[in-house]
Amino acid sequence: MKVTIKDVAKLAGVSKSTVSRVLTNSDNCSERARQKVLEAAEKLNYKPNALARAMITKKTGNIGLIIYQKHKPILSHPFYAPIVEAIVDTSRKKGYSLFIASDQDINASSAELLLEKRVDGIIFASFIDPSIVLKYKNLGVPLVLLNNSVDIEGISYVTCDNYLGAYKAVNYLVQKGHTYIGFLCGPLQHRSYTERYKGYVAALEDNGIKVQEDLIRIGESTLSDGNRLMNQLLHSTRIPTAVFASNDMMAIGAIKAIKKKNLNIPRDIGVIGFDDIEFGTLIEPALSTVHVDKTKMGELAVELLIDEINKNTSTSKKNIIPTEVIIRESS
Amino acid sequence: MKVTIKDVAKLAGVSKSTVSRVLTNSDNCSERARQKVLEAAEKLNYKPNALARAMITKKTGNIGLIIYQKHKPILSHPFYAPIVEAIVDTSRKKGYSLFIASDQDINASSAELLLEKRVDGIIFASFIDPSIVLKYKNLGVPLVLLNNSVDIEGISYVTCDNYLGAYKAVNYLVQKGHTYIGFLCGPLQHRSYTERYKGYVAALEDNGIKVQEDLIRIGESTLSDGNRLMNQLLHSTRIPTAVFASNDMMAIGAIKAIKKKNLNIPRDIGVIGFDDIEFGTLIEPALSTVHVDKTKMGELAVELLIDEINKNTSTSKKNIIPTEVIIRESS
DNA sequence: GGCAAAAATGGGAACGTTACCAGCAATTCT
DNA sequence: AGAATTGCTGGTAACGTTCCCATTTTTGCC
Repeated sequence: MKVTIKDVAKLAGVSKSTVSRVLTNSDNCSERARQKVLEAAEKLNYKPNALARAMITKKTGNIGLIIYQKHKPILSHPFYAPIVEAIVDTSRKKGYSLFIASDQDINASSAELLLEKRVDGIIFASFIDPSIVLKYKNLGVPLVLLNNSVDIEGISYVTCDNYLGAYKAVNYLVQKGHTYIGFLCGPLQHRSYTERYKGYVAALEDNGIKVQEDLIRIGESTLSDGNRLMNQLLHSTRIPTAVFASNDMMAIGAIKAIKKKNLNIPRDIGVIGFDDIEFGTLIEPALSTVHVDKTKMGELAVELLIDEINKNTSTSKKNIIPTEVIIRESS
Repeated sequence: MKVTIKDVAKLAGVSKSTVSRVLTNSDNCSERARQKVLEAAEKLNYKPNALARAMITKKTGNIGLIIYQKHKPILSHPFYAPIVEAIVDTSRKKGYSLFIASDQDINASSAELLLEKRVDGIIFASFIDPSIVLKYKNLGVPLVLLNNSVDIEGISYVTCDNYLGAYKAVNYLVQKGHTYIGFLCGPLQHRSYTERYKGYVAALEDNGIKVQEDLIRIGESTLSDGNRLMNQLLHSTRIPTAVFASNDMMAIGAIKAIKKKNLNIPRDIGVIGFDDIEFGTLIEPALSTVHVDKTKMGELAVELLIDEINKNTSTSKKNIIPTEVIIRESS
């Protein structure tokens, strides 16, 4: 554990400069020296100390993923989990090690910590306060926003096309003859939900359908809130013939509520969700939804961050992954 | 970004030794000096360089989580995701930063990398080759095994009580009058599945029921394999009246297969799974299963690792979390 | 074989921190 | 009052690398 470059140098009979050259760049060194060094390193089971290296190169080869976590399940949330998985895989593939942290406070204290540890860059997933983004941006920290966007010039982000996805979903329901469509909406502080909200409104208006306030129910993006809000709709004077939920968890909660009322899906009420989480296919009826390529989002976030680290501005900073409606049994 | 301890010292009018003392231990320094240093640090927005600190203290405050990933979804697997979430949370609570890596090869190459980065310890989740464990153990690396155990003296691990959980589940089925009980089994290389296998066999034998080879179907621990293996059982000459699946994903696959045959659950065939993943409650019928406290497993793994790092041997090295049968609708 | 150019090498500084030790001032004790 | 103890302080040496530059060795050419 304590074998250093000096030990390798001594055994190989060269200077530590030479060892360093062989082990890093390998240019400007003789074949004879290379062999001796490699042999010695192997024999001593030498592992370079990445800390010491980072001290002088100013690159740790580490990046951070920070997920803002207001509600408990976030890493294990069926929407984020595949994204995180993709980030883990892509980081490794690109030669970076990954710190993962989740923040409960909005001040991004994990970010401070990771910055002390000198990560090369940070991915902020889910919600983040724009002022925090601006602060780090001004500090020159390479960063990428994931599933959240901010109107600050020069900030890279990856989102999916929330607006168009919602628009297409609602438009589909209208094409199917629905005119009285409920909307179970997640918290509007989160940009993705405001976009989905706008998509819902626009689709109705473009089809000449008046937007009704009491069809729109806003709550947390959880199964239980989906259930609760759907029950509200089911107990209103006029029951919608279809419901668009701004995420699948809410949609699943809604389905539970509808089935409990002994109403048939999709005959009595059609349901369509958003996110395309894995378990949407397992419930009955299988959930119609808006597909989001979560793996792609994770991959892209890492690639964008690495571009940011390398000041490679060739790639576009703003990436909006297309979304598409998937019709299964619930609509 | 480039403000160092030296800058703080200059502004505060003291030596860098004093600054270091104030910022780390804060013992043996005057109140006057402390104030000046704290003020200067604040003013300059000084952030200590954790790399330089780690160089000399030999402690990075970082730990690594390595998940062996033979099949694609692992981090986003409904069993592992809550464990990982608990590990993230607990690490932060205990003041450690967490690297997460997943390994596709069994040689644990991520471990090598993390060791170069001088993590203070490593949690190995899921399967790992005992020879790798032994190698790192001998190297003196603090490590903890999670959801896997190895018969090597002095290795800490956290598992759940696979044997007893399986035993109790099968015993329950027997008490309900079943005597011809199928078993959908995950890969036996993984220790948790061999334990569950043993529990199945023991429960039958203790009840005087002969273990029938053709009732036991071994495959991957996936939904699709659960489906496939269940179909095999459904097409055999004698169809079991109940099925025990060694994990919930297989159980859900089995339920799909049974329902497709238009058989009733639990009337025609009872099903019981293992793991208690979230979505077991959402399918129909709600899945009976063996509950595993995944959050506890994650927490304990981190705590054990930190004990290991601090050479604190007061806590038990072998932690087996109790499991309990939860009966819902499928049995 | 001599000389210039190129290639390879080694020594030391640097990265930013903490650990160690010696020194100095202030306080306490006899 | 002098000695002993205590509390603070600053200088310097680490930690293990890579970078820079000067030096040595090799190569290429006539």
